[in-house]
Amino acid sequence: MDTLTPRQSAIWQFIRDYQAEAGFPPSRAEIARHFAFRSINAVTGHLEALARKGAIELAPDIPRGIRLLDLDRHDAAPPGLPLIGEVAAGSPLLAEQNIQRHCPVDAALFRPRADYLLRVTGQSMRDAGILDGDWLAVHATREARSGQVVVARVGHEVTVKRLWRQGGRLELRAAHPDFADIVPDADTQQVEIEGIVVGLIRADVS
Amino acid sequence: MDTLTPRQSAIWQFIRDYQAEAGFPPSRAEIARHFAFRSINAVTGHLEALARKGAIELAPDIPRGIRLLDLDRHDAAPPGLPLIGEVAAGSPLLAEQNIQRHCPVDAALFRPRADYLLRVTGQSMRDAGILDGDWLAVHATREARSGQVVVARVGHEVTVKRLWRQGGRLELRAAHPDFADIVPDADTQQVEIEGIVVGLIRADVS
DNA sequence: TCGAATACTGTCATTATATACAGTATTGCA
DNA sequence: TGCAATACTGTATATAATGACAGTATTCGA
Repeated sequence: MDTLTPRQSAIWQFIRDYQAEAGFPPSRAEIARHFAFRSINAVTGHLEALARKGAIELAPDIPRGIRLLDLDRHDAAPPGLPLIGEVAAGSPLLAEQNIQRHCPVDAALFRPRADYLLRVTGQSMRDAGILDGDWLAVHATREARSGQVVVARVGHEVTVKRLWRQGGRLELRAAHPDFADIVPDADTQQVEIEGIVVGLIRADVS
Repeated sequence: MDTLTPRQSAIWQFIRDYQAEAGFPPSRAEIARHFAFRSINAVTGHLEALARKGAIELAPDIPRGIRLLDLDRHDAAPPGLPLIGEVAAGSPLLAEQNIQRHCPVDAALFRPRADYLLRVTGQSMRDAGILDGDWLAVHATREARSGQVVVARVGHEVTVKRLWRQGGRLELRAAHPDFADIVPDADTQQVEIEGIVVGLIRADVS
């Protein structure tokens, strides 16, 4: 199918929202009113374009005879949170290549809102109740307070540690006696906060 | 709400099926045609009865302005998993009184399927990565293998422990040095397995 | 520089549709 | 016995809504 123009996409989404709210599709007049069109035929044109592109189906001569298609593409993105496993060196966390699949979890389950799930490798946060194989719900932000568990990028590696600020200096501490803390030298080692951990999902408890 | 008559229920279902098929609700004429009514007003009467009983909502003067309600009764249960907090002594875990709310989590996320979420109180399973305040995804079953983390009812109390079978004898072991294991005496203390823990959700990581 | 697609405004005829009003028959309940 | 709810038929009307036709302006690729 062809790509939708921004306008067409907006109309598609309005129909979806109206449908969810009312239980039936909007009339063309209602769509026109919402977009402040003076002419209803502006809507007709868009609907015909949407039908031609396969985004909707129009039932002729039937009031509100609009059927939404292409649910997977327009439907609030793939539902759930993107699941990130191995992170390719140097690539942004949310790069397509890192997303394994989407997990049917409500982002609003966590506060603040979770943006993605990150797979934990290793036992370095064991004493914080974070085990190997767990999925961490991460809120993507650069700002983290001292004491929070964060996702950080140290050099080319992505790691999960507890953040401490000691006199203007960052410290990334593991939660396991066998693992050494990371005290990056601001000059040589580049540390970037990728997000804060706001939740955890464990799918296999053995 | 009042109960629907068989005729009303049939009409409700036809509207649901038509809606799913077409993407929009049927007109009254179409409903009449399907049920071989000679008069469209027969449908109007039924729709008014359905609206009065809370099974649908009618948008006045709007063609096909039918909104289906009561989805939970006719369709699927409330989405997500029931969330169980404090358990009233002696009551079944899934009793209404114990269900705090429903959590938008896909039951199929866990293997085997999760039936409910149970709030963890205390630190007795700390070394298994299960912390105070976590939500455990529980698969309701009476059968558990040795080594699995289970939800068990000991007397009137519900507890989460790791199950071990030692020569035909049950043992419920905590995962924290400060907590004693439970070795129930089969004669005096009644132990029932309520389910096995198949997953974990932690909503606040501090 | 031509045409096609997008993005509208404006008018009008036709029909799809809801709804009011007037009936008939049956059932169950008080 | 009477009343309300169910379950329809039949006629009529106002309007909700689609769709056809006629325009204008802009953008973008060939």
